[in-house]
Amino acid sequence: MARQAISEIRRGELVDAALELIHEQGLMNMSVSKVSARAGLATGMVHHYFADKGALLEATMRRLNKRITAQIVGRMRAAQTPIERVHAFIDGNVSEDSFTAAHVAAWLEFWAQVPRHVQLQRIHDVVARRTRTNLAHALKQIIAPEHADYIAQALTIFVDGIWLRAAVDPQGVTPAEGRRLAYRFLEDSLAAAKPKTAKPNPTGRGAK
Amino acid sequence: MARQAISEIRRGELVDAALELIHEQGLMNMSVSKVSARAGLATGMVHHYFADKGALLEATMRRLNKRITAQIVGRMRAAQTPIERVHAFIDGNVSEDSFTAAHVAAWLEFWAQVPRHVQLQRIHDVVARRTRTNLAHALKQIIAPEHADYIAQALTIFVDGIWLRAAVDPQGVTPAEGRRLAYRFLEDSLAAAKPKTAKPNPTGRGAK
Amino acid sequence: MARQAISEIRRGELVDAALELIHEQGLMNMSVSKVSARAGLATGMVHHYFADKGALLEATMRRLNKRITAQIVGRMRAAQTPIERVHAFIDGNVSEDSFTAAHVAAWLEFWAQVPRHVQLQRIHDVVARRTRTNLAHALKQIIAPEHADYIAQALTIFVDGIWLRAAVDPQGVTPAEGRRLAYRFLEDSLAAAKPKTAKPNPTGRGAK
Amino acid sequence: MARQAISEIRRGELVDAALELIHEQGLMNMSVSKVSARAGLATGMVHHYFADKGALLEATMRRLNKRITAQIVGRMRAAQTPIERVHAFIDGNVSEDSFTAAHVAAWLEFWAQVPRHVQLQRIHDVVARRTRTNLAHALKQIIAPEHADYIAQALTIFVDGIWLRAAVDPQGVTPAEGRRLAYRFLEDSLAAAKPKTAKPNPTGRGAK
DNA sequence: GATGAATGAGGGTTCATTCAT
DNA sequence: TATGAATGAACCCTCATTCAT
Repeated sequence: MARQAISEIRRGELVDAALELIHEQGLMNMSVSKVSARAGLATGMVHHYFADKGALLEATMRRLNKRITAQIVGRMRAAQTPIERVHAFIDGNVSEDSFTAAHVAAWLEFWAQVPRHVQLQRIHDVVARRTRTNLAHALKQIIAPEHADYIAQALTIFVDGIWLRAAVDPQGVTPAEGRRLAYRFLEDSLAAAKPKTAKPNPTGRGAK
Repeated sequence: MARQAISEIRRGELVDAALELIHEQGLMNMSVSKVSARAGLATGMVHHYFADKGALLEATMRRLNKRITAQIVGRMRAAQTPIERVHAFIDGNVSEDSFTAAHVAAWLEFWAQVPRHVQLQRIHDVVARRTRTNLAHALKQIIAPEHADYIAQALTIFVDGIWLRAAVDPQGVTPAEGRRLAYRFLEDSLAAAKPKTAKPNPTGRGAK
Repeated sequence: MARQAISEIRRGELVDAALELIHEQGLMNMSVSKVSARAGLATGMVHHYFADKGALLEATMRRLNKRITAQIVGRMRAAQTPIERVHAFIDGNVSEDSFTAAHVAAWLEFWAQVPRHVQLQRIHDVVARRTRTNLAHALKQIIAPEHADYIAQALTIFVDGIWLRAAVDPQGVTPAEGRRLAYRFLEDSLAAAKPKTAKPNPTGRGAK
Repeated sequence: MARQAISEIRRGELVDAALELIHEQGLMNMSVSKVSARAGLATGMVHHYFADKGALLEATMRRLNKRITAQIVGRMRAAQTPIERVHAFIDGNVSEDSFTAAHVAAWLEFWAQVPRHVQLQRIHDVVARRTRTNLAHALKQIIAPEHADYIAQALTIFVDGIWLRAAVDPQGVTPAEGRRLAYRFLEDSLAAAKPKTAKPNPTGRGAK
């Protein structure tokens, strides 16, 4: 077990080093030797633990992804009512923890690679689909399905837009501002979706 | 002038070649020699017309930027009423012409570089600010200023989100879908902004 | 002894793996790690059983050598008459068993290294000398010594030529064709060596 | 023209450097950087003039091949009679000029690579086929076709065997010895091919 | 006996850039 | 204006070898 552990530890260290470098210097200037140096290892170690530079990048994207979604999933699970679940989605996406300059910039780098790398596409798709499904599921307990699907799609797009804005202009959008924008967007959309009808289950309690 | 013309022609050819390569292989794999080869010129020509690789990239981003905003600016200028101007913003951003896979992907590549390159930041800021100002100006003729500023910000963010979605999942969002989403978003936001009040200047005529 | 047996078994497995790899990928692309992987062992095992890569190669050449000469020596020992012994030399060299594409190609790889490696030279010389001595000894019981020496030398050269041809163009020479060529060569040489004289000992019986 | 010349000059220098290194250290230890250093150029120059390490090796084999066959072809062209042409084949193959330790050793290195490299196969095949055709053509003017084909094949094999012997044991076969062996082989074969018949054109004169 | 983590040099190749022509 | 020869550093990756476990 100690034997297996060392692999995982080293892999983790390398992935962390890669993440740091991508944030600091950009994916373009990240190199295998820089990663090993940053991790305090010899040049060859990256290829001892990863088949490829691509494999390292894949693992790095996966970890970045896990860090970000952990916030979202955790909050959504903790939520009691459907509307709280939707709020948890926003809060998780634009939380102080995950909405870091480093995270956002690194994530943008990966986004830019997705169109040309099937493996990254797959990773991205899995997360995107699951998130949107969860969101739509929560929304369907509040409003009509067709509206729910639209809002789920629009809200994810809007949140992505916030991430993008934050990446391109780090001083442009603080987490608090981001959340405020998303909340208003959600309120307006919900208001338009159920103009004057009585809410069937205003509190959302009782819904699984 | 004929002398200068040749310079401009060559510069244009190199920038076009760079754009093609960025779309096809990514910014990461674009190289000076590939660009010159694609443009049908010798290796040294890039440095004859550009100070260095960075200058070429800057010019390339500028051209990409011009191509995209030309659509938007043109349509917004042609619009007669404020609301048409807002629609023109959406249509121009998500038009069949500018909303190409090539454009979107290349643009995303540049977005990812912005955080680390002051020069690119400046280029991006100029465009972003001008666009948002135009949009806010038009909106202020329809609704109250505080709402107008929010919607201008939110709409640009939303449109960016659509671009991002299109870049990451090319089959995910067609231009038509993108426009439909943006229109609905606009309608909902406007509806929330002026709930029951009579519009002060419904046609927008008279506004510059 | 059981302890030693395991050593020998492992050594044999490594040498076999080396032979396979040399045949498949060439000596140039054979590496210690590939050998250990092919043998199903850990990287370090090669250096546990062999001083270094050179020692492994030496052992590999020795084994290849043994496999090939086993055919020849066995057949020559079984032969009853001198001329049968000469035939056995040809048959053993170009037998269906030893004249394999794998054997021939690997052997050629080693031949190419011989000029620069004293150790390999020694191994090669021992075998070459013994074979040629055996052959000359048998021939001297058929024809005059000076002719016998020539034919022994020429026949070994010719057989080497056949091996070379087979290595370079695997479809070029089948074992059967190779034997036919060698037999004809032998006949012509013998005919030229004893033009019209009565053979001193036509059957070769009585010769040790 | 001067421009084009420099390419050819450099290419030639690199190929020469490669040949030297292959002779001295073996194909296994020849590296691109060693070649450029030996040629007095920077590391990258090899890839400026050759697509690949493979392309360099291909050009190297081609040049080695040309050097060797130049001797043979020149002598065969100068020969007046068919039998002289056959002798020219032997003399050219085992001449003091081409039958150098360096040539022989380098050639053997390439032979060993042929089985795994299609491009080298092609180069080898072209030469081998042409040589043997020329030889058979000359022989057919002396003896019956079926014998001519056999002797052409056997003689090329025998000469290859001599080369191989020379490569593996440089002190083993001098050019003079090699020629003597080949001549005797030829004589014996011819004698066996036309035992007692009158030669149709004993001098070979008049044959083109 | 056996593992595989670790090293650092060297492999082939591409790179941005300079400069003589 | 235009060429492409030349450089040397850096790229990703594989190597033989050592050694703690």
